[in-house]
Order: sequence, then structure tokens, then C-alpha cells
Amino acid sequence: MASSVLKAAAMRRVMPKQARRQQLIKATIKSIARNGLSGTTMADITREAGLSLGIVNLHFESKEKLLLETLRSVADEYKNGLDKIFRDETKTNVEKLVAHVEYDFSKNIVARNKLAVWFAFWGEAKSRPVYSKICSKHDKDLANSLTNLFSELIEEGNYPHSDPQSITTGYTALADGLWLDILITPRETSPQQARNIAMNYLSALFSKHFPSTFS
Amino acid sequence: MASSVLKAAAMRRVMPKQARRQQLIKATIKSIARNGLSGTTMADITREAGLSLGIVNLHFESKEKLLLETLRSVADEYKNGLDKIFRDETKTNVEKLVAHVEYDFSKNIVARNKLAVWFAFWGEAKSRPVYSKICSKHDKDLANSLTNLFSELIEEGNYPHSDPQSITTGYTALADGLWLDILITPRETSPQQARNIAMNYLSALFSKHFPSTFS
DNA sequence: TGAATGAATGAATAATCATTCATTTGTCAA
DNA sequence: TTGACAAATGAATGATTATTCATTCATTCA
Repeated sequence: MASSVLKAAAMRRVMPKQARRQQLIKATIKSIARNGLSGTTMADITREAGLSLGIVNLHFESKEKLLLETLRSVADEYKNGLDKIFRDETKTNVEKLVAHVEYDFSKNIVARNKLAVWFAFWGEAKSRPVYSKICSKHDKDLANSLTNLFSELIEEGNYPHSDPQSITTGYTALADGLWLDILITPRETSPQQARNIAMNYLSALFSKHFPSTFS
Repeated sequence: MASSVLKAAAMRRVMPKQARRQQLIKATIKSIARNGLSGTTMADITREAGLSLGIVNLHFESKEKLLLETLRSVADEYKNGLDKIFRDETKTNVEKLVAHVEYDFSKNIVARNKLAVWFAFWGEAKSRPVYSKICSKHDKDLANSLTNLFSELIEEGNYPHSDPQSITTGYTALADGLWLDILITPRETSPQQARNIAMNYLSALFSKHFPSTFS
């Protein structure tokens, strides 16, 4: 009996469709990080998942559709975390922004495999509008939430800033650029440093709300 | 005679090696922007250049080498412009920073085809260290120049900022993030807006040197 | 227990694409 | 003008890789 348990663990198993899809998406993320988008083959993905070659077409119909689902999966996961923060009625605006900085550079979000996926697809965004669409759908929500927060901060603090939308653009651009640094030069930029830099940006613009850590 | 001139213009011409290489690099940039890195084939590149299929292997030995030269070409061109700015002894530190912002979002640098090339290669950076190396070689020089400038500004202005290196990281991350915005959502972020946002960043951190445009 | 169902496999197929090289074409020195 | 050389061509080749589908295997239910 013991041997049959071992065999069962090593042998092919039937799994619920949704679990298989998740397993394949996970393998795709790893393969994109390891081999790049242009270097990712069906053989890589299925080997990574420990499954057979034909499995992707069975569950996703085509490679392209698997890639799209992979991007969607990373984007949705990110979006879910954001929603939790911005919908939290117990948090003040300042607390929400702090939570956002914490979240944006937290271990799970800033895992280099996932960053590799973001940038792999951004790198093809100009030639494949589908990719931009998947990303920008969520980006717009985030931009709106941030712009609202910044507007309220500006009013409360009587800051001279004229345009909350520009502040949002700058803040999200800073965050994306820091992601790129963490991906490309992880020895030089750690998530903790990135957090500090983002917080400094906020305290430079909103000194009354975010007292600087220096002085 | 007139017809022979027309024919000559339309016909294949022998060109100096260096010019052919430039022509092919230009075509590669266009193809990467149009088709992405993974969608760029030898046929695309040579069709774009109006030349025959075998020409790339004749002048670059392989597709991979052409791609590397293309990245190097874009990176070197960018670096040359930077050097002119930072070596200019007639400029003050503040003027150099203003010139950098102007340059970073100037028409030639921020041409979407070229941005597409940057991000295409960044997207594969994790899986192909060669790509990061080509980019980071220049990035280090820029980081040093900026850190020096910021150090001097901090001293002159007695600002409470503790770490000029972090400011450099933040500033370059902001610039990269704004490039991404210009590439992905050109309708929402124009080069002019990007310039303003970058200048606001500087004036938030160095208010005595960069008097804000508001108030 | 034993059909019946559908998940999973992977060898075979078909399509794509980089590279090669025999041939053609243009240039220039003699 | 000619011959020699180099540049350029593109059909053919070979390698890689997505997709197909006949077969195998696990599970369920009567």
C-alpha cells in the first residue's frame, strides 16, 4: 500500500481544471523570468510544470492565450491587493498612501519573477495593444484613487501644487521606475530602499502630512 | 539618361559597410517597435530595409548580433547626448539638471520607436544578462554625474536630505517611469507633461535652487 | 465490477524562421 | 574594355517549435 501511495504521488494525476490552469500559469511566469518572453517555448512551460506537451492546448487552446491569461493573472493579483487598501474605510488618506508604498514593494509583489512578467509584456506593449489594454484597465482605477487622495491632501494642507493628476503620474512613474531598478540591478536597489525613496517623494510634496524622517 | 537615374535609385546599390550596418540597425528599430522583439524576424528587418534576406548574416553574422548592435546603438546615442551636457563647463549645476530634463524628453530621445527598443530589451534583461550589461554600463556614469551634482546642491542649499545616491535613484527611476508612460499611454502623458513632472520633482527636493513654477 | 467519460500523454505533423551558399550584380584598377 | 573582387541576392536547407490527435489512463457511477 505504501508503495502505491508513493507511485500515486509520482504519477500523473487528474486535477480540477482551474487548478491545472493555475499550475500552468505559475510555470509560465517562471519560464518568462528564466527565458524571456521570446525564449519561452511550450516545451519549457510544460517541463517546468512537470506535465506533457499537449496540456497547454488542452486547457488554454493556444500558447498566445496562455500568455494573455498569465499577464491577466499577475495584473489581477496586484489589483486585488490595491482594492483592499483603497476600500479600507478605517484608514486615513495618509495611512492609505503609506500602505500603498508598503504594498508596492512588498515581497510578494516585487518578486523578481513577477516583475519580469510585467516588463516582458510592457516591452511588447507597443506592438501588441492587447497587452497594454490588460494593464491599463487596472492602472486607470489606481490613478483615480490616487488623484482623489492627493486632491484631499492638497486641500487639507493648502499646498501650492496645482495639479493632482500630475502628482499621480509622477508618483506611479516613480514606482514603476523603482520596479525596473529592482528587476535590473537588485544589488543596487533593494525593496527597502525603494520604499524609502517613494516615502521621500511623498514627504517632499506633502511635508505637513508626511514629516520627513530626517531633521 | 533620366530613366537610368530612376533605375539606379530603385536598384540595388553597393554601399560602404558602415552605412549598410546603420541602415539595418534603423530597420531593426522600426521592426522591434512594430512587431516586438519576439515578433521580429529576419524577413521583417530586411523587408523594412528594402534589402535581401541574406544581408544581415553578411554584415552582422547573426540575428542575435544585430539585435545587440541595435541596443548598443540606441544606448550610445543616448549616452553621447548626456556627455555633452555634463561635460559642458559653461553650465552651472542647476543648468545641467535643467538641460538633462530637456534632453531626456526631447523629440529625438523620446521617439516611441526608440522607447520601444529600450523596453523591449529591459523586458528580457533578467533572462539575458548581456542586455543589462549594455544598458548599465552607461547608467553608472549617469548615476555618478547626477550624484555629484546633487551632493553639491545639498551642500550649497543646506538641505536636510541625507543621501544624494537615493535622490539619484529616485530621479532616474522617475525618468524611466515617465518614459514608460509616454510609450504605453501617449494620449495621457506627453513629453511636455513629463518634463514638468520631472522639474517639479527637482523643485520639491531643492526648492532654493529650483523655484517652483506655482506660487 | 465494468462501462463510460474526459483528462493527460507524447509521437507525429505542419509551420515558421534563421542561416547557408551558389549565383548575380556592381565597382574599379589596369 | 576587361577582369578581378566584393557586395548583394534569394532559393534551398535545416533547426526549432506550436499544434494535432490517436492512445493511455484515472475517475465516476450504475
